[in-house]
Amino acid sequence: MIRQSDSYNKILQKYDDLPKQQKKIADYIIQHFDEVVFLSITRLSNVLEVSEATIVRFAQNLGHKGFPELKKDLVKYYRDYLTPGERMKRSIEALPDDPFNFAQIVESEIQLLKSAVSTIDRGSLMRAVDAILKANNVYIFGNGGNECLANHLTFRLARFKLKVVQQSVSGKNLFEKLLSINKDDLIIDYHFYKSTIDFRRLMNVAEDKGVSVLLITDSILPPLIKKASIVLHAERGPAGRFHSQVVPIAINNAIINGVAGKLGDKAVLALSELNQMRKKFYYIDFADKSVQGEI
Amino acid sequence: MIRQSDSYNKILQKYDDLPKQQKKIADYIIQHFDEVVFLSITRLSNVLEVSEATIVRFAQNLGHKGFPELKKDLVKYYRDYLTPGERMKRSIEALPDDPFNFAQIVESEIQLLKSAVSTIDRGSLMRAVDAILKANNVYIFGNGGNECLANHLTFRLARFKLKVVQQSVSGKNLFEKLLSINKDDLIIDYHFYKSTIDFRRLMNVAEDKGVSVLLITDSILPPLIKKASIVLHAERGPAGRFHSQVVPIAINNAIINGVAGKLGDKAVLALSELNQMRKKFYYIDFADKSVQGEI
DNA sequence: ATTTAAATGAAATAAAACTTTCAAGTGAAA
DNA sequence: TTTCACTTGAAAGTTTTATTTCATTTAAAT
Repeated sequence: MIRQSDSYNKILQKYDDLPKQQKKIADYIIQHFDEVVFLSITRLSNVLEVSEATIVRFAQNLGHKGFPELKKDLVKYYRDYLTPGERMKRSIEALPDDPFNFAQIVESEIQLLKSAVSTIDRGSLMRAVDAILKANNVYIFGNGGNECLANHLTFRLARFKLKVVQQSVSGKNLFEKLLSINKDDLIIDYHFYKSTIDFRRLMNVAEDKGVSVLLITDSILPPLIKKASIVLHAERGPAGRFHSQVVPIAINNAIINGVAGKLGDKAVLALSELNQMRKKFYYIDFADKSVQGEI
Repeated sequence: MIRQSDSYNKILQKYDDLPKQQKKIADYIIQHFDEVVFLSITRLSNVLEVSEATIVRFAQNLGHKGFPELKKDLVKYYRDYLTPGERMKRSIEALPDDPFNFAQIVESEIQLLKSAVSTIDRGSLMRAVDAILKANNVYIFGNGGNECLANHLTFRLARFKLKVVQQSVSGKNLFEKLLSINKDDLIIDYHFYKSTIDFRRLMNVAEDKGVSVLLITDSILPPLIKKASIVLHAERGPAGRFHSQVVPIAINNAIINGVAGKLGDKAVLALSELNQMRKKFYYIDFADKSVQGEI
């Protein structure tokens, strides 16, 4: 039999030889791993109604020097196997590094998406949608690797006949673009990783003019997010060599979905109008199928 | 503004009024929640290189009696929001068919990705990567809703110092762009749903000049895909009201990954060069951490 | 029933984790 | 430049946590 050395298996291996009270301790730990990692020996003793001395002996029977060492072991196990971040890291690292294995890449994208679910908060999403619908003009900023995100959202929102402008400029040109923005407008900015000069300029101008800012970021550092009116947190994860844009795109989809939902019939109307125009002037339907509604 | 009383928001609210060392504590806690919940004040003090006394003061400034109380609060937040079980529970609690239910949207994206795995074929992916690396110039076409895809791939490939140009034009302008393309180049085109006039023009010119075309599409209709040298099939699925770009982005990632893999050290070199430049001329690193490699 | 070895908890002891004090350092206002 | 309020770390002091000792209980073997 393979000797397993994590604390769970350590307990299992010794279990049969343990006396009554210590079995009680083992049972509780196994069943309440995620509580025990936060308990002191005193509190654990109270919860279990087993003396502290016996708990120390239990730890020593398992091969530890004392209780703190046992707890360290439990925490290690907990963090290695039971924590969301670690589990995701593991599942990504576990994949062999074959750059042509599409399944692998997709698997890691899926892990990212799954972990993203818990970092996005419904309230912020609703406020984001409201802000977009309320705004006179929406200016969407995204530079470099984020231009595609800005472009994506701009294109989709424009299809709902919202007044949306994509701004992918930096340096001095940024100032020119910012001149015409006023407080009934909304700025959407995609900004990851850390602050840039442009970002700080943008935030300062927005603050000055009283313009709301919807920030989509993976940063949770106060200096970055403090000035934004709404923050949507897009965890891009510890993806090995490069950061995937899958999660931000999913957030865009959520926004688009929300806007479509709030617009209701109006959204459908805008789209069918578009389809009419396409049919008339541009698209050729050589596949002999009628044009179908698509946002 | 609604008073948020969890420890994360407590920190955010007080953040601006905190002195230097205490900001450092706040930053660390926010970024390393799942470590801090397991640290004693002594170890935290060592990690942060901030005295224990200051950590106690930080806790008191946040309204706690002392450090143990702060930690209890952090643990509560951690267990409420960051633990796998709780996260799951929270995402399930949401209502069905709710446009603000991010979990649901993500779930459908995941389904799309899963089904995409089976439609992409490894051989085509490898040929695509080879074609990109072999090409003199790469011209990437994507209009309308696909512009973001073209942009995404262009940006990433450019970072490897490949000669890549994004072409998001239509109508007569398209012809001008096509004039300078020759048979050592590669055309990449994102084209979904059905053929357009522009698409057919592009394919005809490519055929005329003997230029290879990598087509990324969800169509399997012969007229569309017949003329392309390589086809990557991106199933966007029967997604309700609109088509998600998550799958095409994942395909982009696969291509980027493949190119990076083939380039090997050269890719790393190009990236670190970029980071050097950034460090020197553009980025401000207010978090006092060095810029890390990122594609 | 008696013996004996093992297990246990109460209490004493030791070791940490945590808090307070105080003197020195910092930086903004006078 | 000086003042003053504020921040900080070192070190002393306090509280909590963990360990050991020891007397008692338990239970298996005789």
